[in-house]
Amino acid sequence: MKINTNDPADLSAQIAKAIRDAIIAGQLIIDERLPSEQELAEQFQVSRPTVREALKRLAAQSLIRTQRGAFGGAFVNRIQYQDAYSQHVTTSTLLLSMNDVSFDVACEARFAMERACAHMACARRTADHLATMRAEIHRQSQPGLSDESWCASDVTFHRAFVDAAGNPVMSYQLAGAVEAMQPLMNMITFTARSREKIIDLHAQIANAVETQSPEKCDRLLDQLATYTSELAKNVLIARATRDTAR
Amino acid sequence: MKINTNDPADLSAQIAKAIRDAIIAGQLIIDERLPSEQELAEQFQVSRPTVREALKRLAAQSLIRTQRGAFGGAFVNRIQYQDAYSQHVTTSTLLLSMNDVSFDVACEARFAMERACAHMACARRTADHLATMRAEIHRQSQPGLSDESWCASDVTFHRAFVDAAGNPVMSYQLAGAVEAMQPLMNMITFTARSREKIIDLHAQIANAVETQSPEKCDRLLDQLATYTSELAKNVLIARATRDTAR
DNA sequence: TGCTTTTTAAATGTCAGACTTTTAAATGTC
DNA sequence: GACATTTAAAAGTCTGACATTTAAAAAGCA
Repeated sequence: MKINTNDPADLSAQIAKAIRDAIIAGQLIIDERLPSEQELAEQFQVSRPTVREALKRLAAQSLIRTQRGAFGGAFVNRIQYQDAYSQHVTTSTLLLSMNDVSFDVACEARFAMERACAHMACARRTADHLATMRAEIHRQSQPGLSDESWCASDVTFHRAFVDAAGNPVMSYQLAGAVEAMQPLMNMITFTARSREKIIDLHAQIANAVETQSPEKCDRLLDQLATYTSELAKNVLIARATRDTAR
Repeated sequence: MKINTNDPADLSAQIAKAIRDAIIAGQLIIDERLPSEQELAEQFQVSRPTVREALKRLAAQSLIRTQRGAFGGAFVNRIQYQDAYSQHVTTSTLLLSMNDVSFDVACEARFAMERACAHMACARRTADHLATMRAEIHRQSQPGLSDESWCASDVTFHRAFVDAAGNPVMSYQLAGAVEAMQPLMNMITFTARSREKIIDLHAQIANAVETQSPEKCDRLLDQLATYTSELAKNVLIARATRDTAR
């Protein structure tokens, strides 16, 4: 594990890269303890603060965890689904919001991926998944629900659907597509009428999952995708019209 | 932007969280310059090294970039597809390799998501995408190709297929599923016979994309998924038999 | 004036050394 | 043997300094 003296990057970045590469290559295994900060500083011929900056970079990626006290130190971390999940959601959300990705592109990707879950979800759904979906549908039909709560409930519903597929890798990958859409969805004002229509589709999807009808499920998701796109388009048109009139 | 004095976490982690939250909430906009390290240290009432550790955490997530020199500093970074992409691949790869996810589960997720690209890829593929796919098929048919190169070429082929869908959000989300499989694929020894079968399927997929036959494409991907799963199962059985005999 | 060169000041990057706090093992005591 | 105390190792934090980079400002010059 060495650093390249010709690399123009910061020392801490180089050291982080060296350790990261060692972890990825399997040279450092899970729960293995790295040398102490002092020892790393000597190995890499840098000061302790520099080593610490490198370790913080790795900690930010959940690649290591640190423990204080005697026999403490930095340990190679087993990445948990939850850590990876929240990282993925954060990155995806920022990627969408910072690069003015069009609503249509994000929406298309999201529903295409959700439709990929249809067969698996119908085949493997448990009572728990169905219960969560029904509960969210019920929440969505409450009068006076704020737009924000509405969107949050929408995400929970779709997450339950994706989880019903019973494939954790799928759930993890889909998380970025489903949850990252939330800020974009929040830009839409859902009228009572549009909510009603969506709730109806949600209910039909829940039914299709329950009766294990993947084709119907797929068709309904397609309808939901189309309808959501339509809604967004109308919002954009309304906004453009208002801006022009102003 | 304040830190919670009751939080048991490191100061640098708390500061990083405070700044990260401000970025996510849109209180700090793209290319906006953060206060200097000295100023941040005063604001948060901590020392400069502590602030620096916080900034390194954010830099590791590509949330900020730093520039040296006069009028330099830390700037809110627009997350680029490429940065997000490589982060996603790294995390996904480690998530799979560190949590002994079964080959079947990862494989199922990957091909289910790829099949979600079929329609879009057939509709939007350009000559470039087709050319890349054909080139990789050609590379795959070269005799004496190492298993590692074979897998790398496989990934390139499938990436071209996914990119053909013409939806960058899709490409980004799929990256984790396709590229993260590589280490798992590397555990399989591909015989000449199995390579031939896969190359044939690849060629048929390329043809289906070219002739814009999404149903055929979908069916072929399903076959490829099944065949890949079969291969892995046989490898595992062979390994188990060998281990028992030993 | 308009261009080039030099200076300068503001930042980050790095270092050395000290002190604080946490933690678990080792030791001592009943 | 069970509990309390000591101890040492390691991360966490702070102070202050110096090095390096960089772009703006100043100076020099044609």
